[in-house]
Amino acid sequence: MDFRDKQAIYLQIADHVSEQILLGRWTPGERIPSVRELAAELEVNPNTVMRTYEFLSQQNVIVNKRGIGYFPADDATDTIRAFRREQFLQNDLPQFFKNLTLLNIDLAEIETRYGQYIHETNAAQ
Amino acid sequence: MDFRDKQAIYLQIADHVSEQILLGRWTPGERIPSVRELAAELEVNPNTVMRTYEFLSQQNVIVNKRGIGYFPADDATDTIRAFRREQFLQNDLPQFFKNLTLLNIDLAEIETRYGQYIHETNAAQ
Amino acid sequence: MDFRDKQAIYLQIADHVSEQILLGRWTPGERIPSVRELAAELEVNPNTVMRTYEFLSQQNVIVNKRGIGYFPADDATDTIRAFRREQFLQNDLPQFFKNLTLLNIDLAEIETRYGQYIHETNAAQ
Amino acid sequence: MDFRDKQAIYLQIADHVSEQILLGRWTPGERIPSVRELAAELEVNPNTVMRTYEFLSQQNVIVNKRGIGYFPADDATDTIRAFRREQFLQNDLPQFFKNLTLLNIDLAEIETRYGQYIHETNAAQ
DNA sequence: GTGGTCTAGACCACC
DNA sequence: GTGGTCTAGACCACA
Repeated sequence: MDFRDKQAIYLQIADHVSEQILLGRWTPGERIPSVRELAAELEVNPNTVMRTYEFLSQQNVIVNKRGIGYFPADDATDTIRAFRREQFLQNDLPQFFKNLTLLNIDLAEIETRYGQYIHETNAAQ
Repeated sequence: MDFRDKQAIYLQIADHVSEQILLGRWTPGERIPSVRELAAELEVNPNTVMRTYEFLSQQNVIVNKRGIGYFPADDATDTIRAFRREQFLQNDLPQFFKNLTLLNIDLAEIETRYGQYIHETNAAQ
Repeated sequence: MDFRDKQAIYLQIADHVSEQILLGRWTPGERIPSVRELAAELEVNPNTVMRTYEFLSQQNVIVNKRGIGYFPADDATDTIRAFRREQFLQNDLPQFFKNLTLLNIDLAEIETRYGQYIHETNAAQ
Repeated sequence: MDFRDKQAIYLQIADHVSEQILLGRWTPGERIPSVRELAAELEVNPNTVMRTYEFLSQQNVIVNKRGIGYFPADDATDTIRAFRREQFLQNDLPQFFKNLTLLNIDLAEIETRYGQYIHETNAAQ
């Protein structure tokens, strides 16, 4: 993690936490780092981590057990993936194709770098 | 303009203006709307439009003729396109393909909506 | 026990215990489950159950016999009922009727679900 | 407002704000007090009011216009009422009838205080 | 002027 | 030990 980014720190941390869960490094059965632990590790204020955890709780990515700590929600990976898919299909994808035409993108350039994806696309038809 | 969008309004307007120029609706020979006109049209504070125009002037997308108004720069479309291409190739594109695999996107779904683009892609090779 | 509930767990347990006594499942003559037994059954920390028992002792709902265990107080049901009645009449009931008007509740809806109670109400007059 | 209550201050403020909107004192067209204004008026820290406004935004009760302030959402009253109704029907109502039987409530007592409601209930059938 | 984020430090209830 | 709330004060971008 580094915080040079313009995005709010607590959201960067949220991404980080989601990523850990998505990759299976933190599983529903086990407690994720406490507010204080993670704050110390990342060298930020505990309030900032608290805010991250509140944010993720509300998105049903993690759940709190009173007096014990936070745990990944049972269906956390599905939730995260669904959330990102929605984002991707609604925003990124239309933007992508809009840019393709608007910017007169040199398709050979893409082909060079990402050709295999396009071929898979066609293969999948 | 969407006041609830997380992107700054003056940047939303900058995108809008760039788009008009890119699409050839506003050409180098003709004055673009004055700060007040555009502010009235978009129902925003003139200061905000002013900020947009300053921003675009600085990027050499528009130029100011004192006492007359703002005009698209002669090479505005090239400038805009170059800027956006850079952005697209460096950030959007890698992110796009990263998501494609990470989210296990159903390619048939994309095909349904954007198939013609992909086919054009292949035809252009 | 619902760890996600906003009410403290030891109070949730206190309600549970009170309920058992109120319903006559645990009577003054017989020992109620030991701290460890109940903790195991409810899958909570024994300290938490301890706190419940201390709380209920203080309210004269249960009594401790040293070396033997906890027993419902002789007048436990009266104590509990008095306590809850107070709570009910002072807080719940006014709130209930306030909401009934404020929220424009469809009384037919209530009738459908709880009609028998209302009819009993009238019969009891 | 007084904050002797055990409920978190920011939630008490949220109730207060909702109430104002519900009563039509603050309408969708007009800005509600700024974070700083309300904080000064209620003599709490601006962060606390900020937290209230975040909470209410998220519940779609108020919306933010960048750089201008917060406004009641267009359908704020519906949202608030729906939320409270849900709460009432799911929690308060079942609890109410459960208590009626469990506590052996003296119905004449209720009749005395709230009789007119019950009669309306019957009249509505 | 508006909101938004972050830090530092405190106090509390609860497990 | 855990989270949760609150204050005080700072800095920033934006309208």
